[in-house]
Amino acid sequence: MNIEQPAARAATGEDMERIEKIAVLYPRLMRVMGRLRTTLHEGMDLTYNQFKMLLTINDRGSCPLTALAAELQIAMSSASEMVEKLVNLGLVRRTADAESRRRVVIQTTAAGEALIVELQRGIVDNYRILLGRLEEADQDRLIKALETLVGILEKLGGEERPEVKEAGR
Amino acid sequence: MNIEQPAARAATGEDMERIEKIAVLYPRLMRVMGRLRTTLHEGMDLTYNQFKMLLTINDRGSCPLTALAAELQIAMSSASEMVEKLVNLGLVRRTADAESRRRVVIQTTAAGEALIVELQRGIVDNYRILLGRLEEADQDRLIKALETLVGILEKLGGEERPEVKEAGR
DNA sequence: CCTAATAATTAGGTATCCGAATAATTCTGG
DNA sequence: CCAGAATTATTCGGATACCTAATTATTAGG
Repeated sequence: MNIEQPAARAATGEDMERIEKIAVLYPRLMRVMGRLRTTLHEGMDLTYNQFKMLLTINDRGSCPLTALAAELQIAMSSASEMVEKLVNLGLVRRTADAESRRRVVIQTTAAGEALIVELQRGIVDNYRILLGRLEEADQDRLIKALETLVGILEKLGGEERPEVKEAGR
Repeated sequence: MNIEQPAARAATGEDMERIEKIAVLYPRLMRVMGRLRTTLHEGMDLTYNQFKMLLTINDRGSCPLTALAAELQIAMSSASEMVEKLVNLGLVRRTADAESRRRVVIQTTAAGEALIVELQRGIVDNYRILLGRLEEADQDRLIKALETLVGILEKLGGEERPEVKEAGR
């Protein structure tokens, strides 16, 4: 969990404010993660966002549009358009909600589910290839670092942000 | 309105294979980082991508379009369009290269540099606010994890990928 | 020179996104 | 009960950010 840091040479390191370190590291992480993402999803027929939407619909089982928009943090109109696309691709089905006719129920079709399975397999394969380029020790350090980071960042940027309203900016 | 959790994203226990753990953690990290990004850059006049482009130009000092496109890993045409926008905003200058007239030299204007300074300050302030929400111990763990992760991932996704050939998508 | 290759731009297209306007439906307070 | 408010979804116009292909300059190589 810890990176060896001899107290002696820590001068620059320790002196640097936390905030500075983060300001340097965060963009670098964003950058490299973005690149890895394209690697991971390469060869996919769906765009990354379409895949995300499809996955979300599948996870929910069945849901109204509102839920999707909230979950993905996009405008209803955007969600509607994306669903429309997935419907045209035959991956998703829209039906009227029995409870309330102004709501639609959105769910994956069999084809959609099959595609998810297939794409997931491809993604996992890509993860495996990438991971395989690392030594075992690095693999473990990577996982630990990921766990730590996700744990801490999710406290900050949480699953769903509550009312950010007018944060005074 | 029951959201049935299929236990998919449940645990990252000891028994899980590395690959599985990563397959779960990576998307979660992508997700939360995306959200934090919008928080960090909120209130900015430039879009995130415009800012990235401006920063890149500034870092380079002065460079041809080709270099920008390569650095940002986008098509020349996209780079050209974005530069055009920044020029219109008065943040960037395009001049003919003395060496070769088919090349253009791109550099930030004084206004561009001033804006960078201003925006950077805002971003750092936002980092500070976010970081302030964490306990000291978590702040340190966060930094260590970031350092580890960046170190390892940059081995994988490298600063600049050589010849990916089949990258476009 | 005339053709290759290089550098940049323009044109046409797609995918996301947004906010505002619209439409349909349900809820609610008299 | 019913008019207006609220909810849910869609459509529309507009912007950004990409891409590929075509076009325009310019330079380099035979």
